[in-house]
Amino acid sequence: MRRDVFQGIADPTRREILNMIAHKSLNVNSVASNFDVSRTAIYKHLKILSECGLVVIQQQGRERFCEARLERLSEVSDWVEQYRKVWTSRLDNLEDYLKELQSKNKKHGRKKTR
Amino acid sequence: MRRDVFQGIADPTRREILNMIAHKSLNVNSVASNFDVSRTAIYKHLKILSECGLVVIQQQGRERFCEARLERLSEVSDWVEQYRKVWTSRLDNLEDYLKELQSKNKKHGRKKTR
DNA sequence: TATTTGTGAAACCAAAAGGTTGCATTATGA
DNA sequence: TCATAATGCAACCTTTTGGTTTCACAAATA
Repeated sequence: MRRDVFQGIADPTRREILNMIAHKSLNVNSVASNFDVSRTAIYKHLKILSECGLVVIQQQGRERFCEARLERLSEVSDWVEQYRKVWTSRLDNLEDYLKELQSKNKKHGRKKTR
Repeated sequence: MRRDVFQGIADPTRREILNMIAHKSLNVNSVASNFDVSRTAIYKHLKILSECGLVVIQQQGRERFCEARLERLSEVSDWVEQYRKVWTSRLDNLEDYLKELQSKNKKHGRKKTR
């Protein structure tokens, strides 16, 4: 079974769970009560999140508190950021190209600079 | 069928495909030849990627060129970034706490500032 | 024209995902 | 001690995922 952060955040319910506990840990029932699926379904999502390190579950009496480990999201961030230069430079090129087109249409070859 | 960017990048093969065509568009066969699964399997991944907007496929003769639309990753980036403040401030708190502990252990209460 | 190349898509399959109900276990509180 | 609350987990189900083999078809080429 693949268990990485990318798969962890792939499901919208799991992203909602993360958002819910981002600022304050909640016990399993509290998390589940915010959804209209069963507690067991939410428990499974929590288990997946904990398996990929995005959540840590700690027992306290008869309750288990779920704490978000948001810093694990840096893996996702790093992966995306490696491509940012590529896509922004492409958008710049497109922008340049459009500006050049515009200049040519106006037939006075002035080149705008940003 | 859910088709969003998060699900698009959930599969490691699809992330590899994106990486492969990030700088240069490739036709379907060229993409597939880099993997040891069948062309059809890769074709399905490409279809999923195009359904969630991460890839655009354009016909050129009998070939279809696959072009990465990396700017779609900004959706992922935005989602992650909303949590960065939360996790970095927590790490700062932890750091402060550890430094305070250290000071107390050295029994001379000096408080380092960054 | 006949053949090869590049591709799309159908039919099928096993495993994983996401859900349910039901039951066992442990901690709390009356 | 007994009832209840919070939870983990097994058993089961349906749909999706990720893969396969096979076939059809259009474009390029010998």
